Order: sequence, then structure tokens, then C-alpha cells
Amino acid sequence: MEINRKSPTIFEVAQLAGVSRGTVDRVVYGRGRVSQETVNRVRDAIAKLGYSPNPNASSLASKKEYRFACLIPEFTAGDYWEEIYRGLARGQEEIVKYNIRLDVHLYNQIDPASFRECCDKVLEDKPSGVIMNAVFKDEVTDFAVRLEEARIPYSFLDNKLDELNYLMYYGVDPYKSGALGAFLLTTRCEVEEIALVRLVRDSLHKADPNAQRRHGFLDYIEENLPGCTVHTIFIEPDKPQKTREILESFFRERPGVKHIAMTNSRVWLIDEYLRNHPDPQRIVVGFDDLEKNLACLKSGDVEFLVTRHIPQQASRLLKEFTECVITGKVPSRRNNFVHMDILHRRNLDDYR
Amino acid sequence: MEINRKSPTIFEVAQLAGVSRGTVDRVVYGRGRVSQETVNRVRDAIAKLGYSPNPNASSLASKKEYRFACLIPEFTAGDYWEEIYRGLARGQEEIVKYNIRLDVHLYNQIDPASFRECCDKVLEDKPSGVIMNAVFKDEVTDFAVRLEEARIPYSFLDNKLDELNYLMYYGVDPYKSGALGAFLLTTRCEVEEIALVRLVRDSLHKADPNAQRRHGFLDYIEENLPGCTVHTIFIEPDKPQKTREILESFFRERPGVKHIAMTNSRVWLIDEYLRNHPDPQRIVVGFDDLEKNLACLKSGDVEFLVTRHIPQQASRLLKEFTECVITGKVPSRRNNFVHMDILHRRNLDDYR
DNA sequence: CTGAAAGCGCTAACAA
DNA sequence: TTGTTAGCGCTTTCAG
Repeated sequence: MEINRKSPTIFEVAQLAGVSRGTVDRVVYGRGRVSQETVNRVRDAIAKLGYSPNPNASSLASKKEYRFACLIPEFTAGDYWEEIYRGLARGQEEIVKYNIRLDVHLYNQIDPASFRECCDKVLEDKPSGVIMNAVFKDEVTDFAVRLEEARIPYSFLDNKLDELNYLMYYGVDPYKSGALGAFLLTTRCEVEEIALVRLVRDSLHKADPNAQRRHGFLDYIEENLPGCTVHTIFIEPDKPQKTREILESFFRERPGVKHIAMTNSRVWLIDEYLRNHPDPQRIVVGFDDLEKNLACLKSGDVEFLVTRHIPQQASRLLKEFTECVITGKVPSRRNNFVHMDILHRRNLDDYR
Repeated sequence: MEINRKSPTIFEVAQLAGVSRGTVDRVVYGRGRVSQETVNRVRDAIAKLGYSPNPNASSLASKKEYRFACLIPEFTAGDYWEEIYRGLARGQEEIVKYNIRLDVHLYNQIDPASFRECCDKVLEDKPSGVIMNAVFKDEVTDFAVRLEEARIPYSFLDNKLDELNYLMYYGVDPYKSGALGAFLLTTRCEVEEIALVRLVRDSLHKADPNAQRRHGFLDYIEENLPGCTVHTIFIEPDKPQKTREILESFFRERPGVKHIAMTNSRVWLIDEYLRNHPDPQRIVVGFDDLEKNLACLKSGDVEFLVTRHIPQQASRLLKEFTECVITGKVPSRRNNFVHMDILHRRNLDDYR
């Protein structure tokens, strides 16, 4: 058996269609200035030969440079968005052949004005495409409209606004991931009480990025464990001392609560408490494979992490987006929900 | 911020070193016939400029064709090895640019003679590299020695023989995967009895491909559930009628056994029984993401599947192997254990 | 041991 | 509307 496809060249197509290579090129990329009749002949020849352009030769010859603007939130080391950034950088390596430049614009996740500023800058730049996530609903909608006017294609990464005309989306189904987390937390247990730890976010922050995931989580509990009470605890990300106090007082009052979940990406925030108050019966479930979260898994303080390969999600979007923008074709699938990984201490070793 | 590396050309290196492009090429790929002094000058220039060859141009210009021989067991639709085959085919697409041809040789998994035949054929062919799995210990060892004599690099996929000089290996750690399966089967339960369903294999079949995985499974049980009894049941893959009878009689006698595992890749073989004898308390764990196994997961008859992305494992090996063979460099890591996925009905949707 | 030059498949500018 | 042609960065003869 032999696996060995190699495609015919543009020259063969030209010969079969009785035209020159330049004409075939025009047809393939729809550069216009070709008579309908010739187009048809060339199309036939392409179909007959099963021709597809050699991307190596193509990018070698092409001097065109593409610029993609990526708008993502600012991040610090170990952050969720750092992983996305890594994915973009890695994805870029795979498409250098297409002469792509990535301009990453970082905005302040809790300040819509900073997002608007980025948008203005991007629009001035006139990039070949835009990749972003959808934090501020109004601002993103507005930006999308302006992009469409400027005929610049854009795609959503990680989350999206369904009603917009984005080219494609890559991310998980947050609702389902929440439900999966709830399942892992409660399966095979008689659970009567659950502690759901949430983050106090700055009031400027309009969007609640984890709302859907949390709803998935809560709906699962309601449907499958009707008698179960969910206690919500709020902690402040920047105040470890206060966090400790809040957790200590909560669990002092309710020592029977053995099931803890955090539907945001920072379960590591409660790791200090968990380490200092060991309890073999306790089960903790978190989300997203940040380095710090993985450490909690490894130590055994967190039992399961629901995640997906964050950088991969970004690099796959970038790759597909590039092909669509360059060849002008529509994506094979518009909404790409990536697989959710279940991570446990026992299958952690070779992740990544 | 900008992600945008573009490298200097071979011409710039040549200029800086005061030689021709051909000479730089000779140095880069160690094709010999260059004086030591020139080599040094070129090396310096390369280092100074941070040059790395443009793979597009490289493969465009190169007319050399590589042939890789892949030795894997024969398969039928839905088989484990069909997935591996798919992975190879997909991997090939990613490296067409290198002008690679894949010759897939299928041997009979229970007949060493057929494997030997393949080996002879492959050696005659003189391929640029060999990819195989290690079913028959003696035959594989013998083959490896002959490959080394012929200076043909080879790599193991899926399983390996540690003592051989293979270039690289991609697969899971079977022992760990067995332990993970045992964990998923028994966590949060008081388990006293487990049914381990095994396959009667043809006696010609020398190797027991799942031995390590089974040991991982059994060791976990022994360590973590000291009082637990593991009942081994043998079924015959080709005899569904008999399988049914065996299972029915076993579970009639021991209705208290609620935990079932199969450490081979064919948990679907018992699906008919499971469907016809529903039991909400029962927990079944299997391995490998064959299409038929996924169906059992979806229906809920199987609770967890421990697996890894089979085609991906193959395509990644192929990609890395190619680069090593072509550029002559050693792999960055010799033993590549791929991540084990935990699959459940709730995270099945977007797998693949 | 080294350089010169043709050409890989394609793009883009120019000519017709 | 179409054909021609000069490269893109690299490999690979072929001379020297």
C-alpha cells in the first residue's frame, strides 16, 4: 500500500486548458480580468487534474505581506491569556510560509476605553484580518460593524457574540464545560452541599466572562441533585490574606461542605487554604490548565480540572483563519468547539 | 507587540562568509567536500546572522524523494490499526513538501512469518526510514539489527522494545494508562469485586500486547483496594453468541459485581450484553477511542474510556521522524509518551 | 574543494 | 483579456 499524493503543477493545468500559467493563477485566486469562457475551461482542467496550488512555491513567489491584528486582554505571567498568546505565536510559526505578521494589541480587560483605543488603532492600520475575543459586548459589536464596513474579516477566539458576522470561532462550549465540571465534582457521591467560589470583579468590568460556564454548572446540579444546596463564596483575587479569612470562616461554620468548585480559571487562588487545611474527603474541581492550576492538580489538592488545550485552540484558529483570508474561501466549519479535556493527577504527566 | 520573525537568506550568509551559495548549502547539510577553514567561516556567518534555511524554497528546489516503510498489523474497518493508518496518512499530508512517500506494509498480527516476509521486502526496498510497532519480540529484534547494518533509521509507534536502538518512540505509557483506568473504575466507591474481561487470543500469537496495561490496572487495585477480588473472564472475539453466554452465566452467579473493565481495545465486544442487561449501578471502563467504543460511551453503557488521540500519535511521530531523517539531527526527545485522554459521555462531542 | 547556473512551482509586473 | 518573463530562496549538477 502506498500513501503518496502529489499534485499536478499549474503548468499542466495551463496546458490542458490551453492557456498560460498566468491565466490559471488569475482564475485560482479570482484576480479577475479573465473571460467567463476561459474561466470555465480552466476550472474544468483544475477539476479534472485535481489541482491544488503548491503553497511552498506560492509563498516563495509572493511578496505580499499579510498583517493580522489580534486583540486580547493584557496578561501577566501564568495568566490564561498568556497561554493564548503562546498559541498565537506558535501558530504563527506554522504559517510563516504565508508571510504573515501578527500585531498583538493588549487591552485592559476591565476598561472598555482601552479596548476602544485598540480598535481605533487597528482600523487605522488596515490589517488583512482581525482575531479577538468578545469581552465588552457593546464595544465589540461596534468594532465588528466598522470592520465589516472596511471589509476586514474577523474571527472570535475563546468566546463570541453569536449575532455578529464573524468568519469563524474557536473555543469550547462553556455551558457544557460547566456541566462537565459539576458531573466530575459530584459523580458517585451523595452531595448535599457545594461551595462555589467566585471572584469579586472590578465594577468597571461589564461582562461576566464565566457566566455561561457557571450556568452550565448550576443547571447540572439542579437537574441531577435536586436537594443539593450551592453556597456561593466571593473572594478577591488580589487579597490572599482576606481570601484565607473568608474561606476559613466559611468552612468553620459549615464543616460538612466537602465539595468545592471554581468556574473561573483561577482555582489556584484557594490552593493555599487547601494545603493548610488538608481533608481527605474533600473534592475540588477547577477549570483551565494554567501552570498554577496544574500545580494544584499535581499536589492532589485539586481533583479534576476541566480544560482544553489553550494554545492549541489559538493556533488552530490562526491557521484556519489564514487559509480562509488568503484564498478567500469560507471555513469548512464556522463554529469550532474544541474538545474538553478532563485532567487528573494521573493523566497529567504528558499534557502539552 | 509584534510576532514576526523572518530569516536572512542563504545569499546573505554566503556574502558574509565570502563564499558561494552552494558552499553554504554544503555546510548547512554537511554534504562534505568543504575545507575545515571554510566550514568555520560559514558557521560563524550563520551564527551571526541567525540563519536558518527557508523550508519552502528548500523543498521546492529539492528533487530528492524519501521513502518510509511503515509496518503495522492488518486491520479491518473500525480497528485500532485503521486509526493508526489514518494518522500516518494525515501526517503524510503535512509533509508532502518534503517529497515523502509512505509504503505501508501490513502483516498478520498472529503470524510471525508474515512479519518476517514484510521485513525482507522492506530491506530489499532500501527505504530512507522505517516506522513500526513491536509485536513479535524475536522477529522485531532481528529486523532491527539488520536495519542497523543497512544504516536505516527506524522508530517505534504505539509500543517498543526498550533495548533496541530505535531513533524515537511515540505512544502512551501502557502501565500508567492501566492504573488510570483502575482509578476511574473505582474512585469514590467501595469496591469488593471487579470483573476483568479478557480476550482469548490465537495461540500462534506470541506477544500479549496489553500485558503492561493490565499489570498497571491490577497493581493499582492491589495497592489501593487491598480487599478487592478481581475475577478474570475470557471471551472469544469472533463468537458473540458464546460471549453472551459466558457473560450471562458469570453475572447470574455473581450479581454483586458492578465494576467491569477491559484492558484491551475492544470493550465494544461486551456492549450487546450491557445493553440487554441494563443496570444503573454498573460501571464499565474501557480503553482506546475506536469508533465502536465511542458509540458505547455515547449510549452510556461504558462510563469512561482511557485513550489518546490515536491518529495524532501516528502523525506526530511521522512528522518528527521526517525532520530527523532529512536533516540528520537527533530527536529532541527519544521517548515521547503522549497524553492520556479521559473520555466520558460528557466530553465526547468534539473529540477528534 | 569551490563557484556558476539551471530550475523547482508560482506570482506579479509588464507587454501585447 | 491574455501571454511572457523575471525572480522568490534553495538544491543540484557540472565545470573548474
